[in-house]
Amino acid sequence: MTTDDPRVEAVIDKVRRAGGRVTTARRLVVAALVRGRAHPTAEAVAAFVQAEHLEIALSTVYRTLEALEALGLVEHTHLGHGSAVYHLGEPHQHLVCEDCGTVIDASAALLDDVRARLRAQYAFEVHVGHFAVLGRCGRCGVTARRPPSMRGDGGR
Amino acid sequence: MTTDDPRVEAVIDKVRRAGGRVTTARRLVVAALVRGRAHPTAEAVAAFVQAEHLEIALSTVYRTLEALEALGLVEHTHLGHGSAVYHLGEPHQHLVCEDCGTVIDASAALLDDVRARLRAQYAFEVHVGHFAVLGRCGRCGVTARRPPSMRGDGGR
DNA sequence: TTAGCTGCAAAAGGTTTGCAAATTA
DNA sequence: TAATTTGCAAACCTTTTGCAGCTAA
Repeated sequence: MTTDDPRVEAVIDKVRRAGGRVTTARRLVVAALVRGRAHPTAEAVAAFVQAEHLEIALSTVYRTLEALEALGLVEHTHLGHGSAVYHLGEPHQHLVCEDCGTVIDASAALLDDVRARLRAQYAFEVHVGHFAVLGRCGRCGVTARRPPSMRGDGGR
Repeated sequence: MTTDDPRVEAVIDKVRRAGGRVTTARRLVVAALVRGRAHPTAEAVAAFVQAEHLEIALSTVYRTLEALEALGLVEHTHLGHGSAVYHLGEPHQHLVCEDCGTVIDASAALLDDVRARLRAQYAFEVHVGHFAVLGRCGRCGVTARRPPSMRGDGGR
């Protein structure tokens, strides 16, 4: 069984070459990352996978993502609270709007300045991409913020 | 009841002025943040609090931290996987070593360059401090890394 | 044939919530 | 007195794990 997707097969080939077994579940997990929606959680990957094979378990998805990550083919990122999200390929920087949840993909080069400073000052090597940069996007920035209060619903 | 700690009382005064009630639990939570160890998790705050008053519940600690955060007196940060950590006062940037877990506190100014670029390019306003910068500290950097493999324990 | 994968179910954190009783202002 | 806060226990959500059966190589 193969998919007709060369991007999927390219990743699968690396799995095979690393001594991993090629299974339907693994091909579908990769397909979810290649063709599914951007920034999927494990749950979202499972939904994609299960659309084709309902019997594939969420735990298999987690284990497959973990295996792909160990090979350096996949990275996971935390976009704030809630589930981690997974993506293939080059590390890059995620910008997340805390108001509307929009995710912007920015280049890893964005942090070159910070990276150089941390290396010089603390001998610290930044691992780009494993953390998101949170903030407020342009669209939400125009909206006024309610001042905090301790009454009622706790100010939220 | 007061503590003898003016830093605690300063925070507590703000709670009172915001219309919040001042309780023993709240004072102890603030004291944990002022006098306890750096980067405490909710669990660690509870341990500090319960050293004085064993009956104070973990859920009260969470709710107090949430209330303090709503007032802008406390921030929480994710240093990677696992529990969030809490701190009083000025937002700053945390650097976390993924190998040994060491946390370095860096100035928020570290990100000024990134901040300016994101504002110009995406109209994105960075919320400093809510995310950690992960990487590898100088001490761990000298250690060699094992190459990934898909065999056995998954290369970890 | 035999590691390596998988499905299922249960466990394991970390955090939140419902509710009645206690407490603050 | 009235509204907020608290303790307790249970619920929740995401991720991990144990294990027996299945399967790719």
